[in-house]
Amino acid sequence: MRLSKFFMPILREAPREAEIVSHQLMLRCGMIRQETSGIYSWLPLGYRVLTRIMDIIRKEQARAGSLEMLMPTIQPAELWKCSGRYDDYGKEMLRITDRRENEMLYGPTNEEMITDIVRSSVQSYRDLPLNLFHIQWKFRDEIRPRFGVMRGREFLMKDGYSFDLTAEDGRHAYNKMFVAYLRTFAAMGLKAIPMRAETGPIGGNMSHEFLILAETGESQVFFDSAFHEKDWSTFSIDYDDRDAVAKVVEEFTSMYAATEEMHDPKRFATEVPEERRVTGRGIEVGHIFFFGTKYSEPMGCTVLGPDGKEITLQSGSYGIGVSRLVAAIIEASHDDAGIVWPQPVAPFDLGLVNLRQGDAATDAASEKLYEELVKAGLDVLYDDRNDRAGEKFARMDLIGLPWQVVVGPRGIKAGTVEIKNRATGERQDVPLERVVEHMRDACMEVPA
RNA sequence: CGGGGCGUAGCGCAGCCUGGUAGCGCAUCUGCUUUGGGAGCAGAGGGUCGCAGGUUCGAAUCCUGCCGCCCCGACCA
Repeated sequence: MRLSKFFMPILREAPREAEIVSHQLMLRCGMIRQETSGIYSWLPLGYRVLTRIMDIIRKEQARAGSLEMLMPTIQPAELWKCSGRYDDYGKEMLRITDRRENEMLYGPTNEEMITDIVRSSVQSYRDLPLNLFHIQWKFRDEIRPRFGVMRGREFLMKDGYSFDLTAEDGRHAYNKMFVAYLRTFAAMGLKAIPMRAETGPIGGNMSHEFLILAETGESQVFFDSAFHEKDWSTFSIDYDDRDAVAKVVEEFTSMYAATEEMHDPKRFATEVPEERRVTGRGIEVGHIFFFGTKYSEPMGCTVLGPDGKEITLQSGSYGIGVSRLVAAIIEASHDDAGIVWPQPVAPFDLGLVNLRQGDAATDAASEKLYEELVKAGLDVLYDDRNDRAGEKFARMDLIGLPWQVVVGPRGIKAGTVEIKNRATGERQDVPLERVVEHMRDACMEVPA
């Protein structure tokens, strides 16, 4: 993508309403634009990040055996009256009436709808287990939206639902998602620590939240520093191997980790040696529940078993805050100059900077490199604007692409370009003819 | 919903107290000079001063009502 043809309205100063750094940076980079309190438009740069996060989620969900589908944003109130949550949800639920005076709502989540779909389409034990997910916009009319997309009213969420015959099968489905979440967040370059959680209005008795650490996190967290030493980016898993999956869950839940609501200071003190006790703040980016028959029971979601008897299905639900993740990642990864994207979620793999647009030598070298880098399969943002060097550097640093390939008159004379690593600040002169190879190696996807 | 703050050009702000039809920086456009970390000079465009009433010869400024946004608290992915 040529910057001259891209839409990325950069602001030198952050609008006053932005309080936390992720919100400020997202506005300054032209990633989002607020439409009204808690509701945002996603401009091209921001939407690219959203898309990359979705891609990573999709990949790992597929691997764990979950099937993607899409349910609507608008739901009939009828379904929610069935489960009893129409009243429970209160004012958080945005209620709408259509022209025929039918009561509708903008979905805050989809347990009722998915249960309705499964109960009417699945009749036999032979069709189970079943795990379905979708990525869809949700709406919760928060009392006080804040911090940009971190806590918006409209938000993009991946929500998945499992249906099994027995509690034991359900437990396995839960465990699979637990592991899938570890792998998903790791694939984004994040360490999301699983913490035992309260079940909230969704109910049930088995639940974990996944939190990434950041100073601006909304919840206070207490955990064993042993989590820091764990390497969870590379382990492989056979999702059909129940014991292996359960073992990973066991491994990651045996260490102490709790949010404020679930924190037990006595246990913390007895189970964790003092030097390993960490207190910090975290942002919740995922939440999984196993709730058994909470919805299938009242909604009559049953199948016939091999013996001809009715079985009420065991369910769980699994959420990831997709739009929130964009902000959470920035909170966890930025410096004074701007965002520092982890490679897997970066809106582009690299920025190609022509320091002297209009100069025959740098123009020719830049154009050629751009063509070759794109041909090599890299996602390139090519700064072909006629701005000054300083402005170009500042802008690249601000939007935080992992690599900057700088083509300047000085280097071109020597037949080199400068490659800068955004995260470390390290610069290296690389001969022109080696740039493509160099960048391909640098950006190559880490095999999961 | 309780407490606080703010609404003036795309962004950041001044002007309001003490009424006289709007200004600064950045951004944008034109020209020239510049060109490896947010350039210089010269010129230009852009504002229903959140909305509606009222007071007044005259309102961004004073009065009343409404709307919106932000921050703190209870609630949450």
